[in-house]
Amino acid sequence: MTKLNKPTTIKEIARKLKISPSTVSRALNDHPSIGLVTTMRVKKMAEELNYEPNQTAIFFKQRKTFTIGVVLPTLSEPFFSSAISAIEAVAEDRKYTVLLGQSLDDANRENQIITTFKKHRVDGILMSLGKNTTDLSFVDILASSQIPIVFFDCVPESAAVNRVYCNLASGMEEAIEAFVSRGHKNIALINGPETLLAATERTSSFREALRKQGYEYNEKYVVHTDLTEEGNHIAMEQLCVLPERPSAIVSFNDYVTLDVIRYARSKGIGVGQDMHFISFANYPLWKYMENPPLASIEQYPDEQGRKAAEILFDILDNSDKIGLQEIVFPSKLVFK
Amino acid sequence: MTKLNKPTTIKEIARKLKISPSTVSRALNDHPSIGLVTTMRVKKMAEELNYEPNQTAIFFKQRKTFTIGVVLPTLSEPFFSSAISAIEAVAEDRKYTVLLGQSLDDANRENQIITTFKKHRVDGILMSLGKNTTDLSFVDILASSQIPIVFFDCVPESAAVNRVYCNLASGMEEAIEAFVSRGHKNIALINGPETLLAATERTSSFREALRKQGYEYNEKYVVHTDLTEEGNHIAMEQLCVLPERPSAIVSFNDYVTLDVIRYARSKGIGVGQDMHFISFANYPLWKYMENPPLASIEQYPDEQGRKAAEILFDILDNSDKIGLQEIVFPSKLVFK
DNA sequence: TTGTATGCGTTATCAG
DNA sequence: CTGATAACGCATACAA
Repeated sequence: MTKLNKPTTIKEIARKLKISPSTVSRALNDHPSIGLVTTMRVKKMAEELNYEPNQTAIFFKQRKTFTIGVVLPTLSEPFFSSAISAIEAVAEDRKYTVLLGQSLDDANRENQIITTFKKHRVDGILMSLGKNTTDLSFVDILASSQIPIVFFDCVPESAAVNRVYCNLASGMEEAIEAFVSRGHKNIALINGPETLLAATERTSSFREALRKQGYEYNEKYVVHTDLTEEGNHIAMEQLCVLPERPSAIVSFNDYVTLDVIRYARSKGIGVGQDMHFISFANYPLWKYMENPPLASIEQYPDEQGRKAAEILFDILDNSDKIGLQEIVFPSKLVFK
Repeated sequence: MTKLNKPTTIKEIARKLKISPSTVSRALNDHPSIGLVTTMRVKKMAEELNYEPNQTAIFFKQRKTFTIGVVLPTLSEPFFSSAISAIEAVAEDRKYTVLLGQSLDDANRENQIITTFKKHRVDGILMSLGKNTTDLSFVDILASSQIPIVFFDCVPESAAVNRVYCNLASGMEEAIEAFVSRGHKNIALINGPETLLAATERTSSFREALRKQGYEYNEKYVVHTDLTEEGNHIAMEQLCVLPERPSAIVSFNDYVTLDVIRYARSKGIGVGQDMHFISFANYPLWKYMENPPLASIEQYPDEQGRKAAEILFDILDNSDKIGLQEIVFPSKLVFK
């Protein structure tokens, strides 16, 4: 049978010990001005009475909740579940707790989540934007409430915010180089929705990487998908009907490539023979596939998550001294 | 330029309106005793001053945080990321917020997380146990603090707690039936660590399912893995060296099967020809594999998560009237 | 070294 | 219908 304790308070400890609550409070917090004996007595009594500080009272008083909010599109992508694991690890070290919100790429949900986080008085926010977010007004709102926010991975274009992200160009360059050195002439790009910063970046870095290799950029070899399964198939079809079918394809990410490879297989196209693939994400399960892509571009979810969290905590520790932070990781080709 | 507002309080509204704080509070909460005009005036002023209630004060006063904690082994398994998405959805409906903790199958971390949650005064906890948890003393501690907990998926053996889980037997039966009807004689089980409830359950339901089919149970066809990649390979080897090599294998879950299929391929064993597989989890990516297992056993992460959350909220709404809850979902074979 | 008094923002009780 | 007052649990400036 378990007792139903109504939680012990500082006052009770004080009463039992016939000292004042403030002394108890100080003793429990190892305040230097309190005598060793008193401190010991208090701690012993606290232990006996099974005292646990009421954090809600402390949060209230200290105007600090030791909680950070993390907003990301979805946990079903391994990229984000890795990132949040890293974030959680850092938070744990710092004795912070993590509030979770999935936006599911819905801008309204993002706003809703942020509003809730704000109501809960989170000390700070880490966020990776959804694919459809255009309105960033919540940034100003958070600023006026003095809640710092650090973006990671999918970050706003504006440099007026703290950002941690991957430089896609380095990975793209390596990808194109890998294809070129293997003799591919017709290299295509299956890109994401043109509204996405991440997509325009891919296009420009694709273009630039081709140029560096002395290749000509042909816009027929760049198609777009809305990132749905159907969209991915349509994009692939567009490439397959070209007079000179590409033999090498860089795609927006590994999820697109999964669909595209499946499609290729269904059409009798030899994956890794007739057609070769590279994409972004470095999805961990390629090693189980019989015909994986040639390579995948690592974007370091853990490092991004960890760094973003560290920046946030630095700001929280030291809000005055820290200016706007921007960390860019290189992306990196990993052969499969 | 954003203003740095120090948050507006009820008192300020009261002062500006020359009425008392309690009236403001009541007006904001649509208390029936407040006149319509006053209510309007208050709300208008609140709007103007950009008033936002200080939730930490409310939490403190109400002794309720509208926060639930979710403890699970890892988000990197799609099973759990699905589950938490469902949980989050329910929580959002009820205006609750979700605190996240990953145990990484470490019992110490579990205790740590629960302690933190308790300090944060979560209103309730949802939990799926790690693979190594034996000590459930935190259950009593939570009970004495009157923090309800609902377990899902990986639940304690004790029926003295709220539990939502899958009945493995139904899926196992369907699996064995599928193998038998396809003419397999030697059916093996690659099970998890024997310390796991989920493993002993699989063994007994495996045994029972064979019996129902009029097959004899042969313990040589049951091997164990510690669920690491190496352990999975070793288990598979044990089966491969048997004089009558099994042609059909049920394994602990799809992750084991991934490793095992990969191993089989490396040994030149024809997956789906020489050897056929079924496992638990219904991992969403089988459709991309060239040689997927014959089938996978769905364990309904969303339904489990949703149901567990609903039970928790029912308890929170109505703690007296609700007795111990136990919901068992059937597991179900899904062909690939 | 310890105690006293005060306030954090809100709501509930009671009185008017 | 509205106002005054107290209380939640804790920390801290100030007093002793």
